[in-house]
Amino acid sequence: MPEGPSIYILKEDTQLFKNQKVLKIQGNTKVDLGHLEGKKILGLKSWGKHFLICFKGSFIRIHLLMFGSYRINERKESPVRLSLQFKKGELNFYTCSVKYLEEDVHAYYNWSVDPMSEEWDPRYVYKLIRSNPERMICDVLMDQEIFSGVGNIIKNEVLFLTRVHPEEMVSSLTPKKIMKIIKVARNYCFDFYKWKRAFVLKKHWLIYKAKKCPECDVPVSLEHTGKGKRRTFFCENCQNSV
DNA sequence: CCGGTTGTTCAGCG
DNA sequence: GCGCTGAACAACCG
Repeated sequence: MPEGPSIYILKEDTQLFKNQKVLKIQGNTKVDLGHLEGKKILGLKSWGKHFLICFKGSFIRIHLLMFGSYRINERKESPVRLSLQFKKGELNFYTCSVKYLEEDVHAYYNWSVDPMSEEWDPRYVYKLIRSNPERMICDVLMDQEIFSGVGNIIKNEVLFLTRVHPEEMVSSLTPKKIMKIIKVARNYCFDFYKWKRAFVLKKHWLIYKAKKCPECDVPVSLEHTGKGKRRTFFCENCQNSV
């Protein structure tokens, strides 16, 4: 489920709980949240892959990791990790990471690295990338402090769309190419969002899980690239920016 | 039916 | 203290 655009959808679909009082909190999370019963939710936000339920001076951070899921006004069979019940409706999370932070959410997160945020700042992201010359671009794209919300699928697609080899070092990319990657990453996040909403995401994958390059028909390479050793599908022929 | 993974954190080790 | 590795988490798809 969970790359940034999926969490963005979660945020949008839970806005009905904004300004609602939490009547009951349940679930098998080890985090003690009982004191939040009776408190009003001031906002439901996302930062990359983080989903944030905001109260006065504090917030709950949900991360769905690889297998997390949620239900709005529905339940699953499996044990609920965190359940928030309201006068009308409920919000349930399964197999996710739950944290509670007594901080102001805006002091905690920098939204200028979230491509789906109105505060996203491409020039700031550009500077961050340039300050990592000795890293491979495939790792930088997955760095949540630089591209918050970009996951392995988005990484693969952005590298293909920009024709950049995943193992290319930042230091050998031109300023123009870096800016291209930044812009395409944001644009692809919104495409991902749009296709996910329409349940047509998979058919738009160009390189991820592809057998042959859609551009030149050469067999797609699959390697575990970079420090992250995450799987990367790419075309040796087209992604030759070196 | 089994193998692999759209992700992160942390223990353990050299 | 460091970087690196692998485990743990545990559900769904093909």
